[in-house]
Amino acid sequence: MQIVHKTRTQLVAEAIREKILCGEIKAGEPLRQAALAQELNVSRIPVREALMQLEAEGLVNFEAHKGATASEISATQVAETFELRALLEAELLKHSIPNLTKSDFDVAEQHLLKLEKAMAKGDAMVATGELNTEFHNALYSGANRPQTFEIVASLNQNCSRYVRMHIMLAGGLETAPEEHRQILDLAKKGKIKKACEALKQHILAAKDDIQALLTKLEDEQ
Amino acid sequence: MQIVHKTRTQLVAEAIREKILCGEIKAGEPLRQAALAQELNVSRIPVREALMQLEAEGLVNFEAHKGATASEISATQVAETFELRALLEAELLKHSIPNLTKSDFDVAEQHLLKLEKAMAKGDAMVATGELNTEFHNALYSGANRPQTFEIVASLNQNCSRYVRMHIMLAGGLETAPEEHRQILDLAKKGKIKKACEALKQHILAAKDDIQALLTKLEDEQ
DNA sequence: GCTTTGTATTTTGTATACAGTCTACCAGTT
DNA sequence: AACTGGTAGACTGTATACAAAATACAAAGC
Repeated sequence: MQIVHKTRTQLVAEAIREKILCGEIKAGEPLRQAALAQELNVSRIPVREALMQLEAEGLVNFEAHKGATASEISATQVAETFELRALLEAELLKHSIPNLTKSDFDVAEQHLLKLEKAMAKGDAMVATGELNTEFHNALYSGANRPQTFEIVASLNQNCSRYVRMHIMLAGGLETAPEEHRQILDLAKKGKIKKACEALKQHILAAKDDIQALLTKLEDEQ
Repeated sequence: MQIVHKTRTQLVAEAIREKILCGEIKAGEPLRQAALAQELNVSRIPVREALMQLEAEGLVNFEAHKGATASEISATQVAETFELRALLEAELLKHSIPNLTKSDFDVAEQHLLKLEKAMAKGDAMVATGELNTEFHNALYSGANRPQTFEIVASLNQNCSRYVRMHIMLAGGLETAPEEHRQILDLAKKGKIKKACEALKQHILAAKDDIQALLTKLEDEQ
């Protein structure tokens, strides 16, 4: 284990990111540099730099001379994000499967077991968050496509607050665990096309679920 | 025409971006904050912020305490970038065509005529650069997918220096003009699938060309 | 009363100054 | 000669201070 030196900018970025993703900062809310700086006990410079990073990640909108706001995502934008994920993750899986070894599959299997255990314990938050991402990433580890991978990671992060919200309000996705198992099995058998198709459906099903919820919330206002 | 106030950070970002894209700063070369600040007659703060933006765009690598370098792109990475473009641009076109009106097609036609004229004049640099992007974007104007659009724009920018290099060394892509015409015609006729397929081939053909050149250059060293 | 103009206040943008980290080089040791 | 430890210089990271822009609000004109 290597110790890593983190700059204040990075620490601040993590802090603000978490605030946005867990809903402590609501969408549209302005982010005052001075206030954040004081709260986190740093100067405004690292706060500014962190905000710019978060803008690149899509979590924040930054307008010159007007400041930053937590970016709002509409139901239609969520749809686009998930459709992009479906497209890109299927592409990753397609290129990954031929390069996956037995031990790679074992790793994926481990992640899936952890995920199923968490789900059985009713711990949907963790299961749909980190564990879910880890399982997916394990499947893509053979793709050797760093750019695609990074875009997918960014998309995931971007919509993760909506996924979390969905879990809170609707208890999470019921069918996800079986779908995961199915995708892994197809991948193991080398059925690339079917595995990719199942993955796409898996992601698009989540989209429909979350979009329905968001549309309902928007209508209520 | 509205006058737009640009911050120094934005101006610096544009300046450095151009330096990288036109080859004045070579890949791998370190970008010293103090030197850039002095050259552009600003302090180091806007330089830092510009470099971070460029990192988000993928043009620069930024390592804590070590500084920024113009990012190197290998032949395999160029391949990935173009394949991503093929995938995402086809997706944009697919969603755009049903929404394109007569006047949208007219705009695309205008761009294409300009492009062909520039090409006939032997002005491949402009034709393969801005004009090419404008034509492509016109085709995607009905897609209504801002995120996808932005990713594509970023990918384009990222590899544009290699496209420019290719033009310098090999005179540009010979078949591109006819391919453009063909894509536009298919789109006008509403033949979505065929148009998307042609677009993919168009982009992948450029990939093969540039990749061949890059591999040759890498071998020579 | 409504619009316009001027001013105070808040907030962001940038310069300067200082602190922390990395790198390269050199002396001393084995 | 190879290795360790230490030191100086270069460069980046961050705090502070000041400048510029945006905003809110009050006063003047119609």
